[in-house]
Amino acid sequence: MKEHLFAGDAFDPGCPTRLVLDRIGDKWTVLVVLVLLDGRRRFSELRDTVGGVTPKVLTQTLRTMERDGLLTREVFAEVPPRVEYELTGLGRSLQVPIRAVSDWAEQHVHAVMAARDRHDAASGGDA
Amino acid sequence: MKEHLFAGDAFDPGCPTRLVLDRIGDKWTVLVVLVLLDGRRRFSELRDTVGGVTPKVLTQTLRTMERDGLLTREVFAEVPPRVEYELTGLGRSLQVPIRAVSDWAEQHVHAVMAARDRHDAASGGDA
DNA sequence: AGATACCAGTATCCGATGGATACCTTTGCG
DNA sequence: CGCAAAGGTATCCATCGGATACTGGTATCT
Repeated sequence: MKEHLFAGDAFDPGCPTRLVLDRIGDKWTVLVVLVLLDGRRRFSELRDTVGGVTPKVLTQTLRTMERDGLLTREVFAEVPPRVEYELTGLGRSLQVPIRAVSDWAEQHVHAVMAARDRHDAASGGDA
Repeated sequence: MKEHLFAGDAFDPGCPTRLVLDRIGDKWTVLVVLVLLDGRRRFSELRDTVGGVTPKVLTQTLRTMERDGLLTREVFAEVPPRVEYELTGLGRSLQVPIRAVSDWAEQHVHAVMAARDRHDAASGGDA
């Protein structure tokens, strides 16, 4: 009776939960949310804040997030153009899981890196 | 002084937190953890439980997780071969963030799907 | 004896995807 | 005139994920 079993059917591909997991597991999506939690931002601000993202990928990410109802895109008919992105309530609610993940990452980065170094030393260390 | 700012430097590529984020944001990693939280499993059990994973990718995932200290791999020199995987303490600690993410996904799947449908109806609905 | 199955992967091939770079648009300004 | 600004596209390439087939050693089935 799976009292509090989570992700019960997440193992089934095609399960909506899987789709959503894939989305919010996306690297850039997470980072974009982190930026936008601080308030609305324009495209170039996002691009500059999130290190290493290319415009194409950022556009794709933003479009998908908009499609999924995580943020809104507002275009100002000016020159030069201005476009602002802002999280919706749904997008803001991502704060909780993302924060959990970020916290874990920061707390355990050292352990992971240490394990990685140990492994490297044991296998490819002499190459 | 970023009092409680999370992911402060996660925007910097090359930041270890980013590396870890990428890892645990990985679809298969998450699902493998979910299975192994229930106890040690052998390769074929994982492959069968996690829907849609191919052996190659599963192997890659497991190898990386082992390298990162998330699980242990135990080989039994038998015929036919037997290999068992088990989460380490570090791996088990992933339960917390993963659970947060899974919970979000299950709670908001409907909202996301609805937004997606709305979007599809508005743009590609007539194609 | 020979074929077969078992398990945990590899090997190989292919298409999708991510990423780097260059380019486009409009219009105000020097 | 022509360059700069902003928000993307267009193009190309590398990498990766995924599908399928195959391996190896033994024990058992026929």
